[in-house]
Amino acid sequence: MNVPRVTDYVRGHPFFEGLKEAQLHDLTRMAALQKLDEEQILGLEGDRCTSVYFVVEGRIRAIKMSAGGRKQVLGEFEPGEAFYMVPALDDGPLPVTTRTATRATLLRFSRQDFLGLVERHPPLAMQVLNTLAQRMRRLTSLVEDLSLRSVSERLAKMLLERAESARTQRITQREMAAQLGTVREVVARNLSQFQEQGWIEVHRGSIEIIDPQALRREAAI
Amino acid sequence: MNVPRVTDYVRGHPFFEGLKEAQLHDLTRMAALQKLDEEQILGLEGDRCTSVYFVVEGRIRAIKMSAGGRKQVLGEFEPGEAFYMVPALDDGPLPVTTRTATRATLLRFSRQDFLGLVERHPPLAMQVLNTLAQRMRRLTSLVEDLSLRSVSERLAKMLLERAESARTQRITQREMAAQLGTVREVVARNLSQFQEQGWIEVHRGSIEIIDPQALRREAAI
DNA sequence: GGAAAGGCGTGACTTTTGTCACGGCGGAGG
DNA sequence: CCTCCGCCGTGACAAAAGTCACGCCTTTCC
Repeated sequence: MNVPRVTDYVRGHPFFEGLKEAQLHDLTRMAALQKLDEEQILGLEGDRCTSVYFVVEGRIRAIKMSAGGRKQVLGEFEPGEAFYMVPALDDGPLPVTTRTATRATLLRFSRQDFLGLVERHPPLAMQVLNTLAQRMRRLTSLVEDLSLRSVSERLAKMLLERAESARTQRITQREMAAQLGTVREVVARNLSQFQEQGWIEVHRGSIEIIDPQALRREAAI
Repeated sequence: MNVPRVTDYVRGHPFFEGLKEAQLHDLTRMAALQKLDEEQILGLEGDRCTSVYFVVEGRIRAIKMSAGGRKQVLGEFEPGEAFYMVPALDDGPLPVTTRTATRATLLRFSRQDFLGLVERHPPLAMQVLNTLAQRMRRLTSLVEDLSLRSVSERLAKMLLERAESARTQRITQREMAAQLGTVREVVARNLSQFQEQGWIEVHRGSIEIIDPQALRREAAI
């Protein structure tokens, strides 16, 4: 039969590297495979933490919402990444709301199982440390951007980064705004301005970079 | 003789809890005690990471600086906390500049020694995990504030938090601005406004909270 | 194919934040 | 005691960001 098995997903992912066969086997029994449609909510900020997730397929977005309905994207998790490790570790409330950005397949561990794994398997603990370190860098840089850079600088930076990482997926301006910490209209206007300057070419749902050098200058990279 | 010894500082700090005597002894030989005056720079953003520090006494501030000379405080480290663990873990550049906010005593570990300790002593790895988790929460909340709250909301929140934690130490408005992600003048004006409303009483270098309830409303807590 | 929903561009504001420039005040150090 | 220097308050702007309100396109879905 070709029912997908947990081991198929786990094996070969650096996150679980260093675990011995028997341990992989343990892990396999703990994890539950979960398939989700787009725009499904996995956890709401403030809720009690019961699970840690590992992304097998698809993309998950972590967001904060303000009273006024504004959203700030804090991060995106791609295949191979885990999330909700922080609340699992300190047993605090979920720090962010998470929802699927695309259809997704996840592995779910109970908080207890996750903690047990991490405590019992030092190599996994080191993996978690590295993951958190990387995420701290992302957050630190987000703080820097929000506090010390203007929207147009952030936007230019974002366009360059998206181009580099060859993200070809379309993105709405509302979504860009949520990542940049501003609102749709401001994004639209800044894009228009970049286009007037001849730095980019805005098409339906995609943006072509004409003058990366100018963008780099604008982003002050 | 009463030369201060590293063990005196290390023993009893939760960070090193769970280490056995022999391991504490190892650790003692690795660490170098370092005393610093106020406003001394420990590391500059972007530099190579060579050391991890553990605060024994005093307070250390982590900041980012913009091209225009603005500063954003990312965090403060108090006795019992360690810093520069992230760059030690991933061997990347220092993510922030650190300087002493007061006279301070620190323990310095070489990056290699620190990594060795963490890898060899799982309980210490767990401590580091918990520390990073806590710091992720701080950063996450900072992002939320910067992105979704106005300066006056952030200021009200800060006043309440300072009052709660009974921080009696004076703080300049310039410093408050650096923590809030704005500039001195804006802080001054907001304070004046709070005072006009009768919510606070501003004295020389200290601020008395008169109507915490109103501040809470302003902070939308 | 027609209606509805959502994405986009833009004008016309308002509000918030930041900048510059003073002048006053008070503590630290000669 | 006097002088400097750094903190503070504030006015007068400038600039950036956000809000509201349209109307026009697509795309989707009956």
